Amino acid sequence: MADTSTRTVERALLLLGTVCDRGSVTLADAARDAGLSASTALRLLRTLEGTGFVRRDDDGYRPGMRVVQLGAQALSHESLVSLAEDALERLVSSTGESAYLNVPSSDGHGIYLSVREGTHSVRHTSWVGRSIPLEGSAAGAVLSGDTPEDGFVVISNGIEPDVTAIAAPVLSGGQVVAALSVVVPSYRIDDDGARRIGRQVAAEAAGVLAAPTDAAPQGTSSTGIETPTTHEPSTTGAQS
Amino acid sequence: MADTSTRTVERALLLLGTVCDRGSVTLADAARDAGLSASTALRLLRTLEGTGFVRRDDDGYRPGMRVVQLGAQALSHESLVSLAEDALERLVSSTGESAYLNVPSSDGHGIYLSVREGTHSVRHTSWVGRSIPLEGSAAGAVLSGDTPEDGFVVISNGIEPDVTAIAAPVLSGGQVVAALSVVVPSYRIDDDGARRIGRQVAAEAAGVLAAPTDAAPQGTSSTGIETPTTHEPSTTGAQS
DNA sequence: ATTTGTATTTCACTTATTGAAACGCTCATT
DNA sequence: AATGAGCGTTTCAATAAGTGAAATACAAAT
Repeated sequence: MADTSTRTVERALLLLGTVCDRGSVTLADAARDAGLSASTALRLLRTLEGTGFVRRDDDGYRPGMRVVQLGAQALSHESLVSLAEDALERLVSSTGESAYLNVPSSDGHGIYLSVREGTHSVRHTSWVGRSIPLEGSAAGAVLSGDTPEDGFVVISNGIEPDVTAIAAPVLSGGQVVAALSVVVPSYRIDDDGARRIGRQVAAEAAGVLAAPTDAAPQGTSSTGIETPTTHEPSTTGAQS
Repeated sequence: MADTSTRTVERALLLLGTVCDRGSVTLADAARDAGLSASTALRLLRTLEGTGFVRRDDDGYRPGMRVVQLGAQALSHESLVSLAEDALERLVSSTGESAYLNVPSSDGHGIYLSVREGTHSVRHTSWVGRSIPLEGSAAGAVLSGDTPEDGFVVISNGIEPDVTAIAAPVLSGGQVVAALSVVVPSYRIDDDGARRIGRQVAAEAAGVLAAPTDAAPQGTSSTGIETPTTHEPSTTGAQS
């Protein structure tokens, strides 16, 4: 695809990634990181600045609002997020533990696409957009197609210490398109518990794309990134 | 800035915006929208696809995970979000209504940067990344510098019907950098109530950048986009 | 004073980008 | 069946868009 791509755009997007990874970066560091001359990087960063993707302050270049906005728009268009919403809520309600929706990313990792935190005061924490390696994680194993016959993967103290991760595949047309996972502090779970939760996760994962759901969000969700069924803000609630 | 910018990059970013706005767009529509030839748009969209910013399916081009990821990273680097966190929570706790943090965007609008929903079953709804006009909205008036002496703006049935919006400025060095706002269904509030909430919002807004806060997130927040103080996922909670 | 590093501007050069044209395919209409 | 419209894709001649080396100004450290 190298000959059907646009070098200049690739360079600019690479710089955008650097700015977002770092949070704040000087022109010189950004140029060095991207292997560009300072004047080239300056012009590309200026373009990103002029379009709102980055902004400039005394310390250097920072992400701009346009990335936040487009990222949020992109997420709200992800139909998987809305479909998995109820499943995630139910998993949290029944287990008390943090539940996640993971999808494959374009660079061979997994990505956290939706996050529901558990109800215990000591719980696992992660965030939307976070990348996770496919090796050594339960969600990663599922996304790689390595789900055993019982339908879920359990990994204790894998790439994340002190937690037990349980994941099951969301299938579409026989293909793994996402993983539902629950992550528990290991001190709070034994083998039996992991199997019990595993069966729940597998059941929920099987239901995500199976049934047409009446999942009209009735304000029960409190994620910062909403996936409203209509894009109009409104007063919502029961009509009682 | 036209002569220090990069046309090719601008075009690609414009196409990215179109894909994210629409959620799904054909090559022909994207090209038409951007005023480009089909072959130019194809190559630029291929570049965006190859870098993960968009993806392609049968219906056309969709936002890719890279935008979601960078958007989430960008948001997590926004220090205003973490600083305003407690203020937003307190506003929701004390009023029961939805509370928001708005900032100016690069294109002359306001943007919802952080969202906390109210506790009533009938409440206002909005989302991170949403754009709001500066004219006719309480947050917009505040961001435009039009805050009266009493320190807050109240707009009933402005650009959004059926709601009363109350906003106050977050100031830094005498400059308005953000707005805190509370939005209430109009049937649930009168003038006295609006003034009472207005004073609360103004007090909270004044406190956002004023005091060094011990705002270690103790898992009290349940936004989908977390701003963890460290970027390591962990088990979090009280040490009791 | 000197050195190092940063950000910015300039401009000759070249090659990266462009878009018109051609092609193949699908679908709708006559 | 034939035709037209629209889509997505490929090709390639032309040109101007993008590049980076060099120069400049500034700040900080030695």
